[in-house]
Amino acid sequence: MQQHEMAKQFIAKLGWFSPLSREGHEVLRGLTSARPRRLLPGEDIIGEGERPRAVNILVSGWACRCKQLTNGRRQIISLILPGDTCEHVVFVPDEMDHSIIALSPSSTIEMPQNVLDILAREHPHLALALKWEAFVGTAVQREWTVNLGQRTAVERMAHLFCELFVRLQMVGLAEGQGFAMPLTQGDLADALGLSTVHVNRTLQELRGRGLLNLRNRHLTILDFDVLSATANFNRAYLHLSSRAQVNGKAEAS
Amino acid sequence: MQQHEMAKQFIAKLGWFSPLSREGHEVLRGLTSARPRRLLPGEDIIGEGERPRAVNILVSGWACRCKQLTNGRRQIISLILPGDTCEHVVFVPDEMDHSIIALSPSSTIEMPQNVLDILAREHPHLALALKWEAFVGTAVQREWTVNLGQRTAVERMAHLFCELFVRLQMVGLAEGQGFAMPLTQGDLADALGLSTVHVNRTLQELRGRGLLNLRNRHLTILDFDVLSATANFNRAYLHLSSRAQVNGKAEAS
DNA sequence: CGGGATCTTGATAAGTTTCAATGGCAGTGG
DNA sequence: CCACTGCCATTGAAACTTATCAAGATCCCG
Repeated sequence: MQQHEMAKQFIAKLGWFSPLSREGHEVLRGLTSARPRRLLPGEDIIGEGERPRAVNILVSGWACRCKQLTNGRRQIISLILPGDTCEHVVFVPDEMDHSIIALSPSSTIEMPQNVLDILAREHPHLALALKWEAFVGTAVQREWTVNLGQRTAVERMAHLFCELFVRLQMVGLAEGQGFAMPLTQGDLADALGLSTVHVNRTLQELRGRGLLNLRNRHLTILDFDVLSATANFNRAYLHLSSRAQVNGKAEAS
Repeated sequence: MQQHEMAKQFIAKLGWFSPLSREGHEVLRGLTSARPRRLLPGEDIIGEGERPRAVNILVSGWACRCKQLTNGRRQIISLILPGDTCEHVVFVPDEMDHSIIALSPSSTIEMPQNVLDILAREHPHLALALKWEAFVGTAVQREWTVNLGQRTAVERMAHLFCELFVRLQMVGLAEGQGFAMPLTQGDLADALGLSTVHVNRTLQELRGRGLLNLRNRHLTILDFDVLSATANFNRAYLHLSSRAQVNGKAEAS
């Protein structure tokens, strides 16, 4: 990956808030041309209790926000995809109350606090796009709450896959009707609040209904319409409708 | 309630981020002395699809963030207590993707966008406190995700009550070992992702263990230590300790 | 080729929901 | 004052979804 291609997904994502000027592109490229940090699956990007000194941007691989319970169980609170920021941009806490862990081989780059300050002062438009990104993160978190609270295993999994598909489309990482999905069934279980065994069976159910296919870490969505109807999926919570409809790219369904 | 007492809980809550100066107090009082809007249980503070034009602050009563599913079920995404802001302060979306509903007779006041701008420019310390408030909101949302995903009915309910107790203590609305709790068992069910029937039985279980008592819309916690151990409750996610740490840095009053 | 993680399957158990019925309590209007 | 209504809490029984346990199959990597 070229140096200036490093934060491709990050730049693409911010562009969904509103089209970036050429200057905006260049500012972001400059800010994100740092040398990336490489992580192996299971490695902490930042651990619970640490104090973040910069905002990490995931540039490749998948990661998760994750909370470990004392009884050994863990919940994946949210999935972090290429182009997503790992910490919240608007308010940096004293101490992380959860950890952020790489789920596949990944790389991150850092955006130091002072860079954010400069951005806020000199490029209010980009700063607003960053706030939008953080806001969408909270909206996704709310939808996960609904998912875990109200939906059955089949609906939950269908909903997750719909969300991932749309989010990956945003940053150009969907391939036709599917995407590369590095999660194990155990990871899915931790994200969906199910047991591994039940994830396996739910997956079979969805396969059996002819809605999708998961092989070799690649998910193919065979019928997005039925899948999203099953899940009661409504992309409004991702707050990208203004452009999503115009752009054509995301109109595949 | 006196006019200047209106936003008592709101001011108390911001004070947990770091002690407010006398001037800070006065600025907030001035900004929040507006005439309150009164709501009955079930009334929308702001509905799904609406565009918020100001930030609402709940000054009395309880409300909830809530998402209705097409199959008739609903999930209470978060509970809003006196002193909490209803919308996100840092980024105001085009359209609400959920609604905010009063659960008991309530009142709100509005903080218009331009007031927030003034605050950000002229009172950075207060603006930071507001960002902290929003950040704690996201942390609570994450914890609810864990609650719904990983905990049993008993643990979930215990956890919710622990959280509510601490949050109400923050704003001076806990009374000894308990608090006034206007939620019906149906509301609790929607918040905990359980059926009403099971909420009833879970409540009996907790009562039977001698951990709490719920009568006449008043919850008494008989053994907070055991209750929070049952729930695996750890208040770190409420980020209240900021006060102690910021204390040296911003010696204001 | 071996070994560890991952996926799959079956049987059983547990937790939770659903349905249906009952009782209490408060407000309302005749 | 009393019936009537509506909402809320409670109970029992049966059904269903999901978890747990245990074993085997498969895959991948060194």
